[in-house]
Amino acid sequence: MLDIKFIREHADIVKKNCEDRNMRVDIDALLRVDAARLDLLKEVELLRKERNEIADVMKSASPDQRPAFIERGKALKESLAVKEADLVAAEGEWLTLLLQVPNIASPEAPVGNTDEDNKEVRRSGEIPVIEEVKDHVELGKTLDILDFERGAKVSGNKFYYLKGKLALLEQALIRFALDEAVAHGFTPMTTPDVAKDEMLSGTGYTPRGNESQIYSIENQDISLIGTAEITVAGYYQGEIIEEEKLPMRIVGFSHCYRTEAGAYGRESYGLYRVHQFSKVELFIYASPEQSEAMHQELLRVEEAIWTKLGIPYRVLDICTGDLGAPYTRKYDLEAWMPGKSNANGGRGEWGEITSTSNCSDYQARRLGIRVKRPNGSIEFLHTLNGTAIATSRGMIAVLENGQQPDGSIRIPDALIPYCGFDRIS
RNA sequence: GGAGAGGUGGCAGAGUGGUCGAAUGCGCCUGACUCGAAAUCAGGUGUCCCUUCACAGGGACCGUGGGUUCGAAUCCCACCCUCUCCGCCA
Repeated sequence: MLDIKFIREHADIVKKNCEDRNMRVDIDALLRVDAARLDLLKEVELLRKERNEIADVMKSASPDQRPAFIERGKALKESLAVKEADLVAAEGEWLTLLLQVPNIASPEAPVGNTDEDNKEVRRSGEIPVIEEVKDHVELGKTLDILDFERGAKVSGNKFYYLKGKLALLEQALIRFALDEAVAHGFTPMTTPDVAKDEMLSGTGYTPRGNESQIYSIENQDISLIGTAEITVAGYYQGEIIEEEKLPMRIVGFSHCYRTEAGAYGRESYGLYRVHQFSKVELFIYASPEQSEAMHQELLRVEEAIWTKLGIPYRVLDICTGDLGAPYTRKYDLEAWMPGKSNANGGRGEWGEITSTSNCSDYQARRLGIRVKRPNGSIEFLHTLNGTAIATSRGMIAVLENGQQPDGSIRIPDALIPYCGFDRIS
């Protein structure tokens, strides 16, 4: 969330930002509720002050003075109860509105609302020339390494089994990504696959409700995580970190669960959009001064990983309309997926494989994570995240780019030591 | 899952209805002493919110949330977490 003081003082900026991001949030309503809330707060505090004064006088009151003070205290208690209830209601309304306000987009981020508004920054690698392209679902079926039918039978639509060498390839991708991240100075961390709803909303996710993409657990305030960003960000929830420890680079591993409600069709074919996958996630806690450089660093690490895998990709600077509420700026890596739209008879396409975002202090303010400066001052720090590898989409890229005329799959050189084989046939 | 004990400031640890935002010790900061350090002495040392240009003033916080009371760290209830023992188990 944003600092309410910032919203009060820069309502015009906040409104313009909502427009750029194509988000409708009633800032004027928020400001009205905020003013009403402050009025109530002052009233309540005044009543409490009187109450405290009477309690203080009571300490030394003579027996014949006491009844009068007690009566006054009782009256105060009643009016205080009424005002406090009003205040709680006002604060609830206030917070609901405040949490809807998105982070301020970086002025560098391209303004716009459609995919065409995303700015392609650069491309890397050669798009392979493949005759008779097969998509990863077909390849997986033919090689008997990927089974959606049994996944659907046992767990439901969009669940899958990895078999044989593909099961090993997944583990290889995970370990390769971890090793790369560690080599770049990241501390590995295996996190829980569930988190309290408080951590979900603290990171900017919506754990419950109609448009939620999260599997929540019945009768408990915990949910399956959609990304280790949630558990890694939650790690320091409510804590104060010494500045000399920043930046803190963490690489988290977890399984990820997403309901993908309402997502069907071409954009969810095969492994591209599934309910469960594994992900190696980069995360950085940074000081405000460091965060922009750290964002570039995350992008470099991502590119290093995909370059080493020999997968052609392009880098997109994501436009304001697609940023996602917590983020000031976001870069996606899209890999070339030769068979991505093959199911519809099309040719290859770019498909998102990583995403790195700068949250500035948006998550930190919600989660209460702060930095203590050497001079003793305390302020919210910055959080950033980026995908190293999401296995499902990573496997699409490896399988489809590695397909050979004989129907086998060539394994990228960087992965061979991790797989123990150089080909799936 | 069952039984018991406990959750207080950076840490340790007092406090069982008002004099407690909280003793004491350690740690940390500042000053004195010293060539410097140690030791010693003096002072200071939580977070958040509101009002204020500032000085300052006010409010909240003793695991969390309710309740009792004129008044709660202190009493009552629920929940969470930790520890010990038992059970169960990868």
